[in-house]
Amino acid sequence: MIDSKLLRTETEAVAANLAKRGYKFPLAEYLALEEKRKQLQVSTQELQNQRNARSKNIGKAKAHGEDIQPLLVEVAGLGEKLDQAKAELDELMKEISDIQYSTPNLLHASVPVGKTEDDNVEVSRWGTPEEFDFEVKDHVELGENVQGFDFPCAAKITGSRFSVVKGPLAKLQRALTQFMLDLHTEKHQYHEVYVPYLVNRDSLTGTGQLPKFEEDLFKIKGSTQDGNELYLIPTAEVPVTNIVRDEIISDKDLPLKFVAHTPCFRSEAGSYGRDTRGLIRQHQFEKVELVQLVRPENSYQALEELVGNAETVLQLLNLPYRKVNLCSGDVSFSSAKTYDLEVWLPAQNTYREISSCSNFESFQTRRMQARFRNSETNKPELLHSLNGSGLAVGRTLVAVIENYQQADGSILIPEVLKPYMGGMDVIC
RNA sequence: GGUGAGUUGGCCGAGCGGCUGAAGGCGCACGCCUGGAAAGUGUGUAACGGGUUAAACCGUUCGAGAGUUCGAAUCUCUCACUCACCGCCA
Repeated sequence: MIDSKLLRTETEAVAANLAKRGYKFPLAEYLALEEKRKQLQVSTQELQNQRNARSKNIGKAKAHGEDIQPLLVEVAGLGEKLDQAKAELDELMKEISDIQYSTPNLLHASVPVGKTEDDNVEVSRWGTPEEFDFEVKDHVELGENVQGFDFPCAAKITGSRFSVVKGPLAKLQRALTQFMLDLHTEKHQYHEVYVPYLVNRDSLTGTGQLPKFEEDLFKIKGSTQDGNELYLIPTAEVPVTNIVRDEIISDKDLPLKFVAHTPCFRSEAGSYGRDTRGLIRQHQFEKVELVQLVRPENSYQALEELVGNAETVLQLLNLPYRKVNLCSGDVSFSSAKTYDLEVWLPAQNTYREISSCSNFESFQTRRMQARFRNSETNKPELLHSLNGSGLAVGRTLVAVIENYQQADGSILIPEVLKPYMGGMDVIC
């Protein structure tokens, strides 16, 4: 959520910034609603003031043993007027907050202007894609060859876009997860957390998935007694970032750095027919997620660090990748700036997203009221939140299988994973 | 699943229809004291919104929502959560 003061005072600049995303902010409507709100709020508060003052007088009179009947007459009808004004104000406030909650974040100045992913700017490349002297196979073929994938079985159990992973490939996926967690906790000073995979609406609103992107989520109907539904997490970002919702953190404890391994569940509404083959786009996949909560002045430095942490995983696995700065049209709703890491997939002869690292500045923390106490001023201030995949485990498995394939269809185990594979060095 | 007790500021905790935005303590900030520290001592210290050059001032907030009342932290109802015991269970 954008600071409402900024929306009111810098309306033109805000609208211009949002326009870079291709987002048209309802400027005139918003200002009109705000103007109305101001008037109505003042008059409502005036009524409340009257009521409070008179009620206080009644209390005093009663304490002195005076007759309060005349005072009661005076106050009659006030309540009704007040209720009406309040109801009107509530409705107006709801309209305004609907606009606020549906407005995307402001973009950082370093975000390149563009419309689609084709306009993303490549920042760097690491590694050299291997020149194979045989016809490369894709991960589906390679995995099925070693009896590691069974997509028909997953379709039987559940449906399309699910997978059954077996034997050494299941172990390889677990090894990747373990390796990533160990790296981030031991070398990058992240604090490991285990979190719920079902979350409530408030948490999803806090990180920005709701109210706008409900169709991307799996909802569990009738899951609570109060009639509210729970949702399967689309990413660990939701439960992990919401750790600090409605909290005031001591600035001595900053930055907070969390790492969590969770499954992620996405309905993939709107991507019918895309990446239907294999593990690339699934309704359920594993991810190791990095989350940081930092002082505002440190957040862009933290973003560089966080991307670097994700890059380290790829480098240690010796997987070629490139880093791109997403353009204004491709940066997600809540983010002010996003780097994507794209790993080389030989079978697709291209780079594919394997990590997305974003600085949300105060967009999420304002929705969540996640703050720290500034010990210089002793006042609470909004934190900045960041997250990034470190990495998407399913896609990393794909990348390892394809990049480490051999002419006979066997798959070599990357050096750093061998300790996690019980000394195995090839899957065949 | 059952029964009982709770949910108050950064934290602990009192209050149980009006003078309580909330006693007291801890923590924190700034003084005093000290060679320096500890201890002691004085003062201050919730958030959000409106308002102001800045203040004053006004409004909202005592788990959430609804209700009773001129007036609710305090009474009633619903829900959530926490703790204890019983049952069940990995």
